[in-house]
Amino acid sequence: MSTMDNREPKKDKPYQIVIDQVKKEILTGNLKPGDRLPGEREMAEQLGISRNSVREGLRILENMGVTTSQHGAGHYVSLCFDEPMTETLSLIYTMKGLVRDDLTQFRYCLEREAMYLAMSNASERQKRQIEEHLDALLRAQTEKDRYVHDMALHMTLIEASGNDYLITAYRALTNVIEYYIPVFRGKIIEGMKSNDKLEDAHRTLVMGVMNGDLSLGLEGLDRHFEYIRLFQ
Amino acid sequence: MSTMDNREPKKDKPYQIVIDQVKKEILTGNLKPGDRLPGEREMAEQLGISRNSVREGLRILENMGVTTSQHGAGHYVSLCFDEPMTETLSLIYTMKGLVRDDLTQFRYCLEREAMYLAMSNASERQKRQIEEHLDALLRAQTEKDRYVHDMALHMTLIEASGNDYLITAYRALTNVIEYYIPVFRGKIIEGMKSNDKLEDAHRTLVMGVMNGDLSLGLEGLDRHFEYIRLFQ
DNA sequence: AGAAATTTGTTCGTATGTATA
DNA sequence: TTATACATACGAACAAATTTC
Repeated sequence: MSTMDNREPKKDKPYQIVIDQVKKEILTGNLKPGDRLPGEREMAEQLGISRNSVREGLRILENMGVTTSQHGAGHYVSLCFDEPMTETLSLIYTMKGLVRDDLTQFRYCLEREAMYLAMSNASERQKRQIEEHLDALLRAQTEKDRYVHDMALHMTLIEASGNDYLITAYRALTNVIEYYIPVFRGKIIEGMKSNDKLEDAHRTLVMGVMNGDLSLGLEGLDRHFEYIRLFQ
Repeated sequence: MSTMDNREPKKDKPYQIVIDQVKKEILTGNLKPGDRLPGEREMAEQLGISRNSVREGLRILENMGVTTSQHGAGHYVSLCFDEPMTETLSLIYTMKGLVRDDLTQFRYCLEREAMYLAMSNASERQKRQIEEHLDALLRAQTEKDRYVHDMALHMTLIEASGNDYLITAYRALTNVIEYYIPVFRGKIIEGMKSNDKLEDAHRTLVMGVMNGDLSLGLEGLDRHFEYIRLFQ
């Protein structure tokens, strides 16, 4: 038998080799979203590991949202990265114990920054969308409708910031609210009942965005969260 | 109790069965941090799937930070969850395309909120740590030392906020800087050269934290990032 | 349309290094 | 030291889905 290929201090686990390899190919631009990865057997031979190990690595990448697998076809680089990530996030959050106040505080922090950035980065289309969601929100008859348009309004504001890090973080946050703490959502909806104070906060907030008036927008935001904090 | 969101009557993949099972055991309190999982063979037989499938599932759980594996011993429920998550987060961030300005802007946003929260949440120990890092930073002789203590100072401030969501997001950000863009780090270090303006910003920032003076702390923070933005 | 080739999905068997009693 | 249980890793085989000719 040949001598052990005693490489280095670091004995990388086989599946980690796969992960690092794919990461590298993506980061160097060699692999782009939508591209197909080499076959499992090919990677196994190329990296000098077994197919089972390749599969372990690919499963992890898939779970991280980096790749997707298609039975009979192959593995592909994902087009959208943030969906499965929120699953990981939410599990961790759940295990660490959700702190509702902290979640709201963090959400406020993100929206505040978004308001600031939106002043210079919001497109006309986004401004229009925000206004439309406000209209729909004010006209909404059911609590569910109010919830939907409220969320959409805030999400559009976040997107108008143009900052991907901020957008990703906010998406993960709302996902946690949406899928993992129905109680939380219920309380929000409960507090969403037609209410002058809340409606006024939204109007002020949107007016600030439309007119490029930062302090007005922030005032609306503050009033909004002031109200939210009452219901938690 | 309504269980997992089975949107479709979809036949669960074998490795997903493992993940769901372990999740369930943990969430019901049947498995606690530090506990040992059943052996791979045992789980395979119990769940009616193969060992390789069990392994794929366990690898994913390990990657999510839920479990750890020990060669020859077994799989255990993790005691600390957030490290692998920040790795996932940072990878996703990187994949989405790095925009240096956006990264700095987001970092500022988080630190600003942390400053606000630290005013009421920082422990005496954390305050002392921040002061110590400032001292070490001012006395540092090498650029690397300056970088280390600079990072540590800011990280302690973030931790002093007491908000886990914020802390997690910031960890992911610094991870991106540390591991994925050495160029970025290089520029930061370059801008770190002994400089009165930067030192003063740090002093002001820390003084604000120590004295519970929010506006002073924010002023230091603003000056700090003003300086950072010059070097990017 | 249909058959063959390709690829992922899943399983079993086996060998090896490690931890523990 | 020995024995046992365990994770690690590899290779081969077949099933199922997809692509290709």
